Amino acid sequence: MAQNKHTTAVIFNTLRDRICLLDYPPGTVLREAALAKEFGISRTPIRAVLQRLEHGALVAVRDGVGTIVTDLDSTELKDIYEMRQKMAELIGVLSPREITYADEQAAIDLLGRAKRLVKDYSASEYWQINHAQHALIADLIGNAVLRETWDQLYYRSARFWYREASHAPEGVAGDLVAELSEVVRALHKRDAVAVGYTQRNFIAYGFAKLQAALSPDQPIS
Amino acid sequence: MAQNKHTTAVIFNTLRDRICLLDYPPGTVLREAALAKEFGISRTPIRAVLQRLEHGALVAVRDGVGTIVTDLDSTELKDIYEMRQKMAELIGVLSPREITYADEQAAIDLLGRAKRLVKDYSASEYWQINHAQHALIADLIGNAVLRETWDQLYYRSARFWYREASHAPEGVAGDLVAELSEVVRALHKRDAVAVGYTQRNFIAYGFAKLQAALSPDQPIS
DNA sequence: TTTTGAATAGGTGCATACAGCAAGATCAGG
DNA sequence: CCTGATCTTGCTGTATGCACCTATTCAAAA
Repeated sequence: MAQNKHTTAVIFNTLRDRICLLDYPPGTVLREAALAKEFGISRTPIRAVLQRLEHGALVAVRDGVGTIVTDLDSTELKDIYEMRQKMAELIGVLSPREITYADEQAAIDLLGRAKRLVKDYSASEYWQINHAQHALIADLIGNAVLRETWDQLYYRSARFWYREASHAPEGVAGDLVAELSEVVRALHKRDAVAVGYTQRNFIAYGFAKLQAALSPDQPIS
Repeated sequence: MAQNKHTTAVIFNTLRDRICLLDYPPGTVLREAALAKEFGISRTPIRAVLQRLEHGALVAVRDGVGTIVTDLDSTELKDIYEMRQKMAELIGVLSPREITYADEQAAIDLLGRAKRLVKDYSASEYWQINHAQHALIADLIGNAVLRETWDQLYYRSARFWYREASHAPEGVAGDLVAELSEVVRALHKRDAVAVGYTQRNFIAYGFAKLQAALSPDQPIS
């Protein structure tokens, strides 16, 4: 019955992905007992995982009710996206690590996958490329504190972007190709500042797309 | 035996203050059973509090050993301080709330307390003024995400600054007067950007002081 | 004397029973 | 029929016993 720390990490990632991929849409009520039964463990480690998710602002635990997947109003979404843009601008400023040939190659691989995605779209593949691009860029960040914040904000906003991408999948694959093309160019020039500003720009473009699809002052779902 | 959510929040603040005020210096081993006995509750809610502290990077829970108060090497300290400076620069940029006469008066009160502190120094009073100034400025931040990050980084770095202030108390009271004077000036002009830049500057001054007192690449304690 | 191994003590991680809380269901009264 | 208080159900919060992990100690062998 012993569950090591790795097991709880797997459960955390599983639940986080389910929330980000809208398997658990905002407002969903999660029950500790049900999750415990599903993963074959007791409520205690499940509660620890839910507390971590709550700290990441993905869920809210309410006594006597359950653990509710959070939603965002337009103000909160704006705050997150504005912050993400500012964090992107810092990527190349706060002592980034040196860009290598391997980084460039990894981005070129992702670009190839994105190009194939234009002809043959798949939501799952889109998401995986997005994730990989995020991990690639996060790894360039030298400042550990910035990297943590960058990571948290990515997961905090991912599902709302994923939702928009699901609703209008025609353009997003092409946009991803454009974004990765710029990332490849910046990496080829070994210019971390350019990588950061590219990220800032496409985060801003994405936010504009989200706002256009959103009636003002209305909850998202 | 029922302990409401307020009680755990009190315990969290208590332990956080003990860590920040170096009642628990870095390396201290906290035991769940001992804390549970002290606060008259069981280990379960204590564990939840420690998990929150761990997420704030103030402690590290190690299986079979205990909960250890963290230390920082010079790289981590640099990362935190660089990030704090950048966050300060954003205070006036990311839609701050409007500055009121009450804000200015609160800062003037703090300035008066700081001036009295120069003649009659007290570590506890110094800390309380510092805390109040932080709360005052955090309250000006309009972007909720930035405010959370600002808050977390403050508590994450506070004890190392507090340690330096305890070692060399002669200058810090005067520096606090200078800082609050600038804050009052910025608030009087209703200039949130100026408030942010003032914070950036004094964070940078403080970091320089810390670095001067620190031998390079050595742990702090 | 040094080194290595097991035994031991004390800690966290987990499972589970019970207490307290919140929301909906139910029933009495108007 | 409608309204409001009460009851019921099911959830999270807490306490506690046990399993497992870690560091230390001590003894035995080289």
